[in-house]
Amino acid sequence: MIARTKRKETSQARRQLIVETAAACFIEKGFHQTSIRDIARRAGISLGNLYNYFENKTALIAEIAMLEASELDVLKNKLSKITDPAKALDRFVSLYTDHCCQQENSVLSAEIVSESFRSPDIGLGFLQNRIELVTVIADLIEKNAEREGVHPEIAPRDCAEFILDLIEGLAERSAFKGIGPARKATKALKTAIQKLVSV
Amino acid sequence: MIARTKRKETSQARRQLIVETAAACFIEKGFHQTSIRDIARRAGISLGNLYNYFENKTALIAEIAMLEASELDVLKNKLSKITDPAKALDRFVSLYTDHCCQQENSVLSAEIVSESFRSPDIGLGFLQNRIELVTVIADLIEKNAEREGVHPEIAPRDCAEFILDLIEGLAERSAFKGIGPARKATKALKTAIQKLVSV
DNA sequence: TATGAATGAACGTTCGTTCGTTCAATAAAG
DNA sequence: CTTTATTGAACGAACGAACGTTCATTCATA
Repeated sequence: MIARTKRKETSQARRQLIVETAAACFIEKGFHQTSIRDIARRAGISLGNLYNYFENKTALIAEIAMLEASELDVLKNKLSKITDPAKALDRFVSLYTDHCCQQENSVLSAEIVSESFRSPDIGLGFLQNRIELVTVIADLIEKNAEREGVHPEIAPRDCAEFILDLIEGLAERSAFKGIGPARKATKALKTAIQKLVSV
Repeated sequence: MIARTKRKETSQARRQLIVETAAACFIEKGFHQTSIRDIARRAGISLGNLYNYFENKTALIAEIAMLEASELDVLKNKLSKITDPAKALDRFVSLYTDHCCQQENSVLSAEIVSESFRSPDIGLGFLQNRIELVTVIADLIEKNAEREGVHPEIAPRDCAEFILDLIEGLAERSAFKGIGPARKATKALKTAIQKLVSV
């Protein structure tokens, strides 16, 4: 039995190696400029063996696209431990900004977005992910408004979308220049978000 | 002489046909899933003839990527005819929102962005275009602040980037769903932008 | 010994690109 | 105005390389 698990373990490790290698390749060259051979070679395994782990290239792309989802789950868990909605929102902005500003994440996001327009599976996963994120942020905004006894001028869900837009936009620009965002820009981002959530 | 221009004219018309056909193909299938044969077939010309007009596929992609630039020039010209900066800014928001919310523009933009990360020529063109647009908007914001005698809380250039982010984000979402943006969302967008430019 | 991981040659396509050729439009010569 | 020479647009077969995928086979381990 222990032997049986040993096999499963090494097999699962190999699978993860493939996923990580594929992600690296996709970030460097894009989905459709990366060949299965590229991934196999870089992972140090044979061409045929890769097909023991993934049915085809599309499945591999879908798997990578879903990686973002699990990363955002971690973020959502962190937020759920903060009781003050204003603090939680502020923390989210910091964490999500850091996340998005990593160049690899920005590049991969751009790849996924453009792929989403044509591949329904990937598009739906991406959308679902988005909706969950918006819901979490909108909840924070609403709770904060209730606590302060005010009626928000912008609908919470719209406001949440806007906040994500601002963060992702800033991140994309900084990824483009190849360096992290300027201190000034990050400060401006926080100011802008503050303006959006205030009445 | 008139004969000479006749040849040039038909030649130029053919060239434009190729560009437009290529754009349609790229929007439908993406840059790298579109083959030269796809374009030639759809344009109704032979494979070899296409190479009389474009050196290679990359040149064709670059040409398409630059199309956006000329479209935005039109927009900039319209703005330059409005003297009141607040009115001009409002008009810009409407026009640019309409432009971005056309699904083909959103899809093509996504394609260009992801391509920009890897192809320097396209990336620089895209960036240059962005900078010009930001400069125009930042000018409007600054003029408006001066006229009202206030000091803007967010630096005009940052604010301009944020406005573009909001518009493009909304457009991407609406393109994703395949329908135009909800009235409510467009209204929320205007409110949000108003908040950003106010002191 | 039995099982599943691992291999890489091979298959059929499709890709971007080249090239020799045809043919109609233009310019030059009579 | 005819006739002839020149141009360059248009074609599609052909090229070599690369693609995703399959499969018979080998190897290691439980």
